[in-house]
Amino acid sequence: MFKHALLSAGTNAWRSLACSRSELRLDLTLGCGQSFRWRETGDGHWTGVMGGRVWTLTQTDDTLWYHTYSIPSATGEGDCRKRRAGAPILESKSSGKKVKGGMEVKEEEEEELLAVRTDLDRKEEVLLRDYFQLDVKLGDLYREWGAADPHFKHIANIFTGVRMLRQDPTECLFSFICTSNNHISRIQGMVERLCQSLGTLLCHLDQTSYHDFPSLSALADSSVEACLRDLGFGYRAKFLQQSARQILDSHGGPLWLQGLRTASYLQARDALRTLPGVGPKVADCVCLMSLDKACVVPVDTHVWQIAKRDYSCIAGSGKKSLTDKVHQEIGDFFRQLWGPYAGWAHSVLFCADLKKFQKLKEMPSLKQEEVNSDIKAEVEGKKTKIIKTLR
DNA sequence: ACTTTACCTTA
DNA sequence: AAGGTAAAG
Repeated sequence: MFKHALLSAGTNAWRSLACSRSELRLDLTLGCGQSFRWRETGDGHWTGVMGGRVWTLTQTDDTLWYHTYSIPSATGEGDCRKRRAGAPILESKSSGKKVKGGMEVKEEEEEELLAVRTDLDRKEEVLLRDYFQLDVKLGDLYREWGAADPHFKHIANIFTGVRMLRQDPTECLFSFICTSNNHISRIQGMVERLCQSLGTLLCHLDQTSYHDFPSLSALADSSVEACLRDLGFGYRAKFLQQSARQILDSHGGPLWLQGLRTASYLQARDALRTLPGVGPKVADCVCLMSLDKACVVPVDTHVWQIAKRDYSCIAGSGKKSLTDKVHQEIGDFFRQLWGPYAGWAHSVLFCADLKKFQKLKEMPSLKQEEVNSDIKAEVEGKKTKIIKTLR
């Protein structure tokens, strides 16, 4: 039986990317309710499914480490990845050179294997860089947001590295249909059960099974509503099945969703809102988190509170509920404040307001360092004073 | 354009 | 009530 990978067992089975904690914090980015598919499976180790593979991620000061698990598959696509089990293939290749004659064929095979390996490795690195959008320099954005917004600057000292994921549009859409009138812990359970019952099994790790997110056709089947009601989805069961059906029947399939990446924000939002269970909030989340609309600020009751409490934003202050107009006004307010990546900035504040991260505000490591360096400076000052008086 | 009500569960 | 949406008034 396979286990979740641990970096402390040695770096052999891992690959890495240069990436500082100010550019990415796994705990915050993966735990703030953008994706509902990641779990902390070991200290600082996060395991989840992305791009049809199972990943474990962890980080040290300047490095992002990743491990993928080989997936038994009929197509054979996954199985040539047993490479990680033994010694690095580079080594066995050089030792193979000593052998003469009949071994040349084997060497060729190994070269081929090596080629396959580097090809897959490249693919995985590309996948990961794309998922975390690592080409976007978060440090630069934080500086810009902080310069424009003192409250952001204050929060940003503690909540560094909160980054927008670039999720699969299908997964993002159907996950967020589940979020209405709901809380994160229940949503996580629902999405997990959704994948478990309708998604392809990928592998088992320490008695946990990992499944891919269900395909549109799996979600569209007429048996799905009853199935999901049994799994505790409530009234959302019908929305999920109907939205999948509608995308297949009247839009031709997943390419339609993908295609919204190149559409304008308003086009994409309005297209999504034709689906059952998709209102302004869910449509905005899908636009921001999977359709490359970085300026979108999804406005929920929570963000409305933040706008009123921390920004004295008067938009919709006379209103009882979030009307379309208030959504618009609050979104515009934050866009004006933060600029074209306003949606990314919003996720930092959203994250900082989550109950589960409140403890970070009390004894934050970074602030502690600041205090320590202040004390050090003070001590240094006293030392020189004392030295002076002694003379 | 805006408010109200019902909708499924679970905490 | 919880990170809403749809339908009716």
